[in-house]
Amino acid sequence: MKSIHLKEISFSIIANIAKGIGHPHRLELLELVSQGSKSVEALAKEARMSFANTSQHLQRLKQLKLVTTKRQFTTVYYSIADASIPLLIKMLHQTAFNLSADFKHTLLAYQKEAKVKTITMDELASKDYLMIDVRPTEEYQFGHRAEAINIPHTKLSSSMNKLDKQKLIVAYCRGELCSYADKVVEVLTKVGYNAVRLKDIIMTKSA
Amino acid sequence: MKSIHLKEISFSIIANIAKGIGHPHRLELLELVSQGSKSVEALAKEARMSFANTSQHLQRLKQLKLVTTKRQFTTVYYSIADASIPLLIKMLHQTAFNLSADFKHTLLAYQKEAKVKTITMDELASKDYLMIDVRPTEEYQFGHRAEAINIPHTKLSSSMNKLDKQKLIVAYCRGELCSYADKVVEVLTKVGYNAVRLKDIIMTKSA
DNA sequence: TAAATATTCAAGTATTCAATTGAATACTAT
DNA sequence: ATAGTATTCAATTGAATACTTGAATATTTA
Repeated sequence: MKSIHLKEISFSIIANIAKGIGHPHRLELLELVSQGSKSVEALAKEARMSFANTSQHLQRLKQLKLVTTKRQFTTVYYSIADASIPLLIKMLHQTAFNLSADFKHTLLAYQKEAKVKTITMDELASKDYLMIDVRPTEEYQFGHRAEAINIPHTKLSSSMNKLDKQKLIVAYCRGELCSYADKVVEVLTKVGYNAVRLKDIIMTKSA
Repeated sequence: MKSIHLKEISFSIIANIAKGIGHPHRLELLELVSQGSKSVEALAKEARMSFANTSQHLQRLKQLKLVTTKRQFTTVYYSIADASIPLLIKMLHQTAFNLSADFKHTLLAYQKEAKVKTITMDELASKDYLMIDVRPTEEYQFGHRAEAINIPHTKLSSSMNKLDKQKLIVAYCRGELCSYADKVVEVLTKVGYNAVRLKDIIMTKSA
């Protein structure tokens, strides 16, 4: 095989993967399934896309082998196909942030407007804190930071009494575009907790 | 600003970056300018694309701020716009390799057929070797591994007498799809050198 | 001002992509 | 066999993309 042939085949395949994530809907769907197996219905609802459209995009992701499926009776569960995909997407976020003044500005403006303090893992190093994962419990079970407890944002009201007001509460969710943590921090701050949002999220599979 | 709005804007911007690299020609052009500033003519020639097409794709990359330009008289030099881009592309290669049996098989089959031994940095740890960068000198000057000397593949014949036959010669070029290192290793092996190709390439800017 | 060199732009054509609508399929329970 | 639930497929329409051809532009030199 000539090397020019290898190059052409390879670039074609690699570019096709990039093209596959080159649509906002598919990117969002991939980020959602990175957090755990989900049904088409759940994905459509979470991403606020029409059912047929969601299914179409999922077929495209499946064709590219970015996702895998598992049917349980009538329900098909979609999962991330490879551990490198979330890393790829994270890198994509980083590059977009570096390149796009619009994106950077929009993100920073939103954070300022939301009046939610953020903190990095480095900044946390010398502090005493409680870390809470505000995603749905299935996503927590799929993988979470070892030190985090799960308080789904939908159950904040009934769970917040468990929290120590003397401690710094650090909330995280799916990624920088997920607003659950913002909402939780806002509510907790209002009732007197010292709450912040974790800035950089590095998800690990639970042991 | 509503969080749903932020999400939509953000995914749109991020996905657009992915779409920008979602074409084999643009991906190749980006990999080439990652190795140093290049003119349109040089890029068209290296990538074997028509001039007009090359320019069109470069305009697209420029529009997405993936590349920057600098005009010197009549010649426009294209450069990589951000250090995260080569890392993103490398991650993309990795994901494609993991997902695509075709890609993996094609790459491994080519390497087997080329009869070129490869070696990793880890495997080199305990060995005595000479590392050679076989890219054009401008690319070497732009950035290279600190321990490498530059022997452009086009100047192998006149330079190989400088090499010690007692030492292991480790060649590298632009990335896994660049065949210059394969050719150099083939030639050196034929005339009695102990030559291999470096498997994983991690480029650093020269200090 | 004109020529040379390098590059970009514009338009046409063909192809691919995305969303919607509606039909078809897969599976279980009755 | 039929109904219910969930999902996928197919076709259409309109938008977006890619390549080619040829014109236009940018810059320097003479």
